[in-house]
Amino acid sequence: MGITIRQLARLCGASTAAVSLVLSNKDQGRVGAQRREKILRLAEQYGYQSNSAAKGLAEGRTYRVALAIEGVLSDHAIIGQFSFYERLGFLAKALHDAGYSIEILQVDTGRKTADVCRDLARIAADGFVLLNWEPEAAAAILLSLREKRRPAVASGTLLRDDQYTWTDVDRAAAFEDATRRLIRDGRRQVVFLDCEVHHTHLPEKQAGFLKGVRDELGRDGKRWMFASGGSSYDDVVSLTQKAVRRMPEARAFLLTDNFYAAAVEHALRREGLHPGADCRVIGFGDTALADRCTPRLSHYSLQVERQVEFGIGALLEEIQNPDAFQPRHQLFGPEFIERDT
Amino acid sequence: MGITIRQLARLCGASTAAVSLVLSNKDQGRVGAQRREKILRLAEQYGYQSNSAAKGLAEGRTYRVALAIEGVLSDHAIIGQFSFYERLGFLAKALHDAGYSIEILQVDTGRKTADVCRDLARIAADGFVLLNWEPEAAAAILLSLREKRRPAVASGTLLRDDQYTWTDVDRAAAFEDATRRLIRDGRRQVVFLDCEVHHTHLPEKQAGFLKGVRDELGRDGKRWMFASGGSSYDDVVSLTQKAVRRMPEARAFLLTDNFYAAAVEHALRREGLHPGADCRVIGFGDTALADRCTPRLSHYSLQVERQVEFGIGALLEEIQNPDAFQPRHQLFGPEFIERDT
DNA sequence: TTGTAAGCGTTATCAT
DNA sequence: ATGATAACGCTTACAA
Repeated sequence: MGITIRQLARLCGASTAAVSLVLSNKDQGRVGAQRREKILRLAEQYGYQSNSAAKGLAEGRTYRVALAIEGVLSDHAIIGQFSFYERLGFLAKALHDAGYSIEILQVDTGRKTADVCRDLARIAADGFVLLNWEPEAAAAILLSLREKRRPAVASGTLLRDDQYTWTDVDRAAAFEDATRRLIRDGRRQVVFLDCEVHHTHLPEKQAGFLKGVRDELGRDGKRWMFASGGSSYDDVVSLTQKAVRRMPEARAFLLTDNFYAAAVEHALRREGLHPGADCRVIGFGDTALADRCTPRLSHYSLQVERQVEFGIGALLEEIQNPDAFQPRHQLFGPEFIERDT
Repeated sequence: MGITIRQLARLCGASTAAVSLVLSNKDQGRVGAQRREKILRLAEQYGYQSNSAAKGLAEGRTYRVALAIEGVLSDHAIIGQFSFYERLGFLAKALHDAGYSIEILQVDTGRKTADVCRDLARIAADGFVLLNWEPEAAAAILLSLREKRRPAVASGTLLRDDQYTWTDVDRAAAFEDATRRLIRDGRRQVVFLDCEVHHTHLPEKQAGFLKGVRDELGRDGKRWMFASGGSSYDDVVSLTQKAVRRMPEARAFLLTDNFYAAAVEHALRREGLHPGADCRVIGFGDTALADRCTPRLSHYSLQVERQVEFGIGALLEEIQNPDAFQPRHQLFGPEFIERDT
């Protein structure tokens, strides 16, 4: 236990109020300059650290934020959602830096939304973050929290509603941009390969691709889309082979996810193609995965860090001033990360 | 904000002390039975929830536990340490259930241990958990925390020291057991395939294997161990092929990790073998990964859940009674999970 | 057996 | 401008 403002006050010959105000930067000239300096100097010297329990008690806050996830934490690794952990890491850091500790709630996916909402309302936390939830469940939970005037934000969920605070990457825009990029680069045919373990966002991605093909080439891209039955490395290899054999002229490949990109590159090589040299390959998702491929995969980013920055910014603002807060959302546009392919 | 003990006391016609004692189960017959009942009934009825800020303030606790990890949270997915997230999930649940919130500290691996220790000491938390740290760094940090009398435990690290609290699975014992199992099952040759992304624990695993071979067959197993250069799916496929061609009689395969087990099974099939039918394959690690293989992989478990139970139990005990606490450790013996191979 | 009251560290509302 | 002082909710030593 370090020094308290009371002790500091005694040392400075000031009142606890003065110390408190100075240390939390809330004195609007209420404290004289030389006294102010002395307080700050001694606080620094004695390594003062504010006690968040006391602060929270006085302010009626908990200084905790609940992070709600669908299912068990480790499930997301199995379904290839690496970005989930990236998001969790950024959230943890941002909240830690803002003085909040976290509460990870692993919500059983089998439960009824109403029950989940009731349980969430019981949690003693200043705010809630929903990580990568499906839109329907997220909307229901956000609604229920909103009714109880509990600050909340969905991070990694695209909602159609502007009553809530949410953020996500615009997958449709990213895939449209990728498609245009490949075509403008001189490719007359683009293969769209679905190699995601978790197919949640497939429709958005397909829509972006089809729009890009139609706008650039004036034709329907439906026959250029390939989806595999299973979702293992081998499935993706055979899917790629099938696509290459069906469209032997194609020199452009668009992947729905970076997760099995190594399998695609492997299969392309087996078919005599050389990603980055005689054909282009563009992925989507986690950069660390893309950089583990050889050659390293060019791809569109999920912009998780920016999403977290936006979401936590909004959440903290709502916590600080719930009445003035207006729900807001942000859909991040395409960001291309150029690598070797 | 729910009901407080003061309000509850008024409702029951009792004192706040009585309510407090009853609700925290600290009344040793100090409160009359019928009054006790009434307090409990009303608390239940009004959904009383203790305010952890107030509780912490009164007790001089924070009700926070810091979880320190090496590097960034998402790194562990890239290096195939799925069990890391399983551990984190179990820890989060156990701590949540015990009323603690968490603070995730992503420690930059490039920093000097002394600096890390200094920063950790600044953290306002009742206890520390080190997740999957390397032994040297873990020991240094545990020592420094011990000197400052801060409760701490290493979860997923094997230390040679019984001055600290730590827990891990006994990899050497698991690999010895696996080897004996395969040999006693009638296999005269056992292939040891290193297919882990992260090679930290390889020496322990090799030692267990060599001991098993020596004890059962009285020979040296060194020539039966194969390690790949890279650590991709394709590397593991070629590694397996090489092993099969080098030891065509072998009908037993022991894998250092479940991560690329699908690659091994794939390669075995390509070589005309059928895991689970004409040959045995035993892995090590995450069960969810093993169950995603076809056929599902028999393997030795990391026993993460039991490790967490032990570690958190010890940590909470140390937090509650730091003076009486004796450091303890537990190395979990082999647990075989039989599946199809 | 039961109740009173003094803390815990901080914030915010008062007088001065 | 500045400093007492009363909350905040809970625990616990002590008095009754």
